[in-house]
Amino acid sequence: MTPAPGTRSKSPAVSGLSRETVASKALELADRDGLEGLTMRRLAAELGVGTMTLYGYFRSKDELIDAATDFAAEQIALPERRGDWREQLRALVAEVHRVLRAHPSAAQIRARAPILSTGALRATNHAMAILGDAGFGKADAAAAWRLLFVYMFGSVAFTPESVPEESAREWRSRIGALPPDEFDPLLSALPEAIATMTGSEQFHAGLDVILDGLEARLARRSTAGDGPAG
Amino acid sequence: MTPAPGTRSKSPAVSGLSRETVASKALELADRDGLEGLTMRRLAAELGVGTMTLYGYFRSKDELIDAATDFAAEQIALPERRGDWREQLRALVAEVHRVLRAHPSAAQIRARAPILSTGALRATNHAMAILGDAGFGKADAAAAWRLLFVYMFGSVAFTPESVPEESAREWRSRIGALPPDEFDPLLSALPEAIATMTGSEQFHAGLDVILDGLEARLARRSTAGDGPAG
DNA sequence: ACCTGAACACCGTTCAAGT
DNA sequence: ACCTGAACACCGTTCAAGT
Repeated sequence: MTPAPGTRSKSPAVSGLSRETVASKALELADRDGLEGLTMRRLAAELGVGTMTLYGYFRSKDELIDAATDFAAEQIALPERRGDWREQLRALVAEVHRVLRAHPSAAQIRARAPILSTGALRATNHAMAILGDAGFGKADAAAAWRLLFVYMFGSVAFTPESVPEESAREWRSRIGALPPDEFDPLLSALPEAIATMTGSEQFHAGLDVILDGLEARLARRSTAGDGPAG
Repeated sequence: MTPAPGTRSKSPAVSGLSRETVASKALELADRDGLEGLTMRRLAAELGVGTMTLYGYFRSKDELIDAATDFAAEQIALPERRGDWREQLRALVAEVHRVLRAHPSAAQIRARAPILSTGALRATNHAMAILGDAGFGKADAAAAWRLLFVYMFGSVAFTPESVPEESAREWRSRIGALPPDEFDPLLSALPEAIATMTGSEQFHAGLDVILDGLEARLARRSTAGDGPAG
């Protein structure tokens, strides 16, 4: 009998290692040093085993990386459904964003391929339930969640939590050196523009804008009498 | 006299190469094979020179990569300002998105560090002009552009233009194998959910949602009599 | 002045061998 | 059965040497 499509390597268990131990340590390493800092050799050394031992648990580095993100996705704790659909959606997005900020390498890894583990899909499923109950049709609900997904992952992938003061100074001086006549709109808002380039404060304000947009869409849909499909 | 901070390597010019030629070929390679497919050795071979020759034009691979994105940013053709602020903003976002889709490695590279070339900043400046004239204050204008920026780059970074039929089939079967009782909201919208995972059609619909949200924000601001700052 | 091969310290992974 | 060193085909970059 051939193994089912989902079956991966089996886990030998003599050195006290397991797929989970290895994946969790890999995630830790990637979060600390970036995805390019995660190497099989360094990971093995950190676990106190030979490099090739890892290949007893994962067939390749790619498979290990997938397991690391799956591990991160498990940490999403679905919030209870309290309040109107906006509050419910905001709570879900905030929770996913919290986990992404705790494991920024997950966003980096997601750029390679979608995460299809049960833990990750539970969040999507939760969102579809909220949006469906709110009155969005299937296509609109899927599109709405996709928009929020891109916003969450984009925020984490393109907005560092913080940045060395040296970098911030370089940004200011590079932008500040632009010709003042052509670049007046940007230059006169330079501190505000720079401020949006780091940190998570920005995130929740942008989320509210998107929720406003979704609400407008829903209202228009209801007015048109074009109720939820299915 | 020490060189100004912006000064980079000078360009020897005997083999017909220039910083621009090298950077443009690097972008081409990265777009074709992904950022990890861009290596100094392969690039040199493609240009018909020795690997070390490239270091006469760029001090490091990082500097070369920066130049490649700068080169991509130059291709943004700022649209004329026609129509209301929504139309103007939509035209700008569509143009940046077009260039990003033509050079998807630029989004990948932007995840490493911001692009501060004149070409890239021209787009930001254009946006600040549109938003300022529309009545957004400096902080709100910066926040609005940041939201659109994250959406544009996130869309390209996390949404492949297309995907091998084999991958799509695997996605469907992985999601379809979830327990039906817990995952009914997702499973009953499976085709719609899968459809949002590739392609650019999605993009413009999401953009309209964001613009609706920004319009709501602007309306609320005006009503409160809290006019633009500065 | 410009270009570049050899070499060094890294990678992921195969293969054959250890216990 | 489980683990792993040596080896292979790659990296980016330094250094010393070619012309």
